[in-house]
Amino acid sequence: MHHGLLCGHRRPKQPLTCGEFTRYYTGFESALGAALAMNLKQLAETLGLSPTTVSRALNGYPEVAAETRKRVEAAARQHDYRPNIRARGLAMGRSQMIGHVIPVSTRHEMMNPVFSDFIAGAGDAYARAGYDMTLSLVPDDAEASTYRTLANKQSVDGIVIHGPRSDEHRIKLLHELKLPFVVHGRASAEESAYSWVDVNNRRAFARATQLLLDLGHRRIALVNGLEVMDFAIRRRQGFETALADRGLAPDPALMHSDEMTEHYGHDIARKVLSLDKPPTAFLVSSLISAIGVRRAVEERGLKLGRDVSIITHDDELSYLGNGKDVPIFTATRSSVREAGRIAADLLLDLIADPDRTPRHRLLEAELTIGGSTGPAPQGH
Amino acid sequence: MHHGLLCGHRRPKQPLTCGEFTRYYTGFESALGAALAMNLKQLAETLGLSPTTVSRALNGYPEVAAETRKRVEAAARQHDYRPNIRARGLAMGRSQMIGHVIPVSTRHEMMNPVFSDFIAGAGDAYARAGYDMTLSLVPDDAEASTYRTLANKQSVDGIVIHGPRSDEHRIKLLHELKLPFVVHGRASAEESAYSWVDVNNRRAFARATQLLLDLGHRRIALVNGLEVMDFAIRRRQGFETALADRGLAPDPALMHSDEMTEHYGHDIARKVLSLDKPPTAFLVSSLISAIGVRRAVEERGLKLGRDVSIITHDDELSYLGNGKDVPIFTATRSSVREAGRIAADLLLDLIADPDRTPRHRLLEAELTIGGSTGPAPQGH
DNA sequence: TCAGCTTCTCAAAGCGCTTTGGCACTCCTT
DNA sequence: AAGGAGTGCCAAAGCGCTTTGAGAAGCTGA
Repeated sequence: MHHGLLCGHRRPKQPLTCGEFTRYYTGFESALGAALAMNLKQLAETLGLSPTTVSRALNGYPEVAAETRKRVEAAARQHDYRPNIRARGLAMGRSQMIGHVIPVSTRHEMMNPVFSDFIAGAGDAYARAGYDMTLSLVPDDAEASTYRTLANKQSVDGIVIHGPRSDEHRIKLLHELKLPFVVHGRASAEESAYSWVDVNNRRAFARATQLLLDLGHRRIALVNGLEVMDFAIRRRQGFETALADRGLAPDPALMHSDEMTEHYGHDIARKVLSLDKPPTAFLVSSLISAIGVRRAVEERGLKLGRDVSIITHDDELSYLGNGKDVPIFTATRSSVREAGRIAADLLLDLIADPDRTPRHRLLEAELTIGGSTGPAPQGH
Repeated sequence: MHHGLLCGHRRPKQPLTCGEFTRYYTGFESALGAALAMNLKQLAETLGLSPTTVSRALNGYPEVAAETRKRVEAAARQHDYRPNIRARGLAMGRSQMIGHVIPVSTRHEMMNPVFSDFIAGAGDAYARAGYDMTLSLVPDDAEASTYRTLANKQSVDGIVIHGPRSDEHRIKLLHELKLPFVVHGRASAEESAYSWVDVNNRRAFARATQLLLDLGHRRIALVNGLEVMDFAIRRRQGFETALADRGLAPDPALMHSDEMTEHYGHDIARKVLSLDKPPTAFLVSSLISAIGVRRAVEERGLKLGRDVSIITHDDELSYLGNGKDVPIFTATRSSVREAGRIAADLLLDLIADPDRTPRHRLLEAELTIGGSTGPAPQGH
């Protein structure tokens, strides 16, 4: 006769994971006294059991009597026992950690504001799976050595790469290092298969451009991100194709590329608005830069949505909501937090089965109409 | 006769750290082939030495012949050897990791945008000291169990606490857990000694208020952060004291408190501007909310710095620069990145010597004049 | 020449966990 | 009654490193 816990297997050397068996360690309430960290051996002694049995009991292995398991769990709860993570990792050959590698712009010591929301999404998924998260901030000109180190120290079971450029050599390197990874974004120049999560930047910007064209705009300024970044290149391609589809050529004087600060948006908008033939619309790569563009527009006494239209990409950052009922800006919208969640799930799957073929998710951005767009002003 | 490397000690059982001896592992260039992780034993075999000797050679212990050390270092470099971080940590009883505990607002799934720049500052210091960084995102209503877990798993050598509330019980808990920690901010209600880094929020907001009063403003709206947070309470106190010093009483209708989104700033500003007696000035707790306030001001056709003045706190986030030459907003300014750096240094010191008395740094905010302030309009 | 230092190297223990391989015991089955 | 199949527990090995304690080899001075 089986225990219910056995899930019908006959002495499998696997921990129980079927059905509703929740891993012991997930979220138990702490004890009263804050006794300092107790280890397995001590806990076993307390119980008059061997460390082996205690370990098995807590990890859900079947070869433990139901009653013993209960006793062990109670004692563990009482002492708030947690296995030492390094010892556990060493014994099991994995770290239960995911590394995020965040490039930091050396030019401006700039942190991409997007990453914090991405992390928030991913962190959720990790926590649920019992993983922790480490961050490596690396200068964006950093040598491959960062990745080698990460791999050779064996400090993480997998990594997420942020901010891929179009000529991304990190991907090849990570393949060589046999470290599971997922890219947030893509690398156009990379031909091998790898897992990624990305927004359909090209289509999003093509659709936004089409909308502006439909509204009668002919001179559209592109306020793009740094065009060494893959996403920025794709956005430009979307912009250019949409123009080309209507037989229009982009005006280089209206196309700009830099790190997406508020300041940058303001600067560029000022500059192009004082051209002989100023644009009637802006296509902007980030809400933050769009705010800068708006500032410049209003400084000139122009009215948003009437004199000048703006469409921006909106990553749905938690602290930067684009209006409540009616969006401030007409925007191509895609939640970066959701992207984080997806990336995490992809990576966890990949770690569970490193030989599975790479997967990817291409997220379509919504194009939502807000107050920043309107028909092109007449008389141009 | 000594080797130069010996630094004059006689067989100390300490690694060499005197003078210019740079730890071996810091930043060496990687080898050509991406051979997969090699371990100490293998490296030792390659060299015909024992693991002991190789370990000592790489860690700068003196009892290794100079030539042997060179051979070992060369081989390590060639194979890009890195000690397995978990094994090392287990053997040495520490993890070389710092944990950052970031509260995530359960109400709005809100990530504080400040933390990414803080992390960037701290990460720098950690990297230099050979530490890694882990993030725990915890719901802001989370039980103490998060901290217990962190301590009992022994996954970090120290932690940084973000977003303290005024009634902060995490501090007492961490004391009990004997885990070195530094708080970014303070907890007014906490009486024990602990290490912290904070901006002088009270004085900053008092000074800002005084400036507005000097400019003739009498009705000043306070657009504050959530007043369960310690920093927000202090800012309000600064505001209120400055008013009281001039014999003025704050108008509750003008004082608001919430999470500091753009949207919130806009909402509140709209609301108070349509009061019977609207304010002529705003004191705002974050640049992001100030942008929302500005939007509302301009929507009403009012001019910033003439009809309405704004002073905001500015954390100097990298992507949100407050203008270039002339700041957009008059602001109380303090770099959160710098705060991160300082917090990291304090924590590292504390870890090196856990018995040292707690230290703290109170950073004064600059009050910089920008374009958003001017004399109160006449005729009120 | 031999004790007494240094100088260099190593074997072995130990960090706290998981996991292998067994052992003793009970319960069927024939 | 004997053999086989579970069942419940444990001793011991091993993860990859650091560190202790000790030993071999080479040198010095009496």
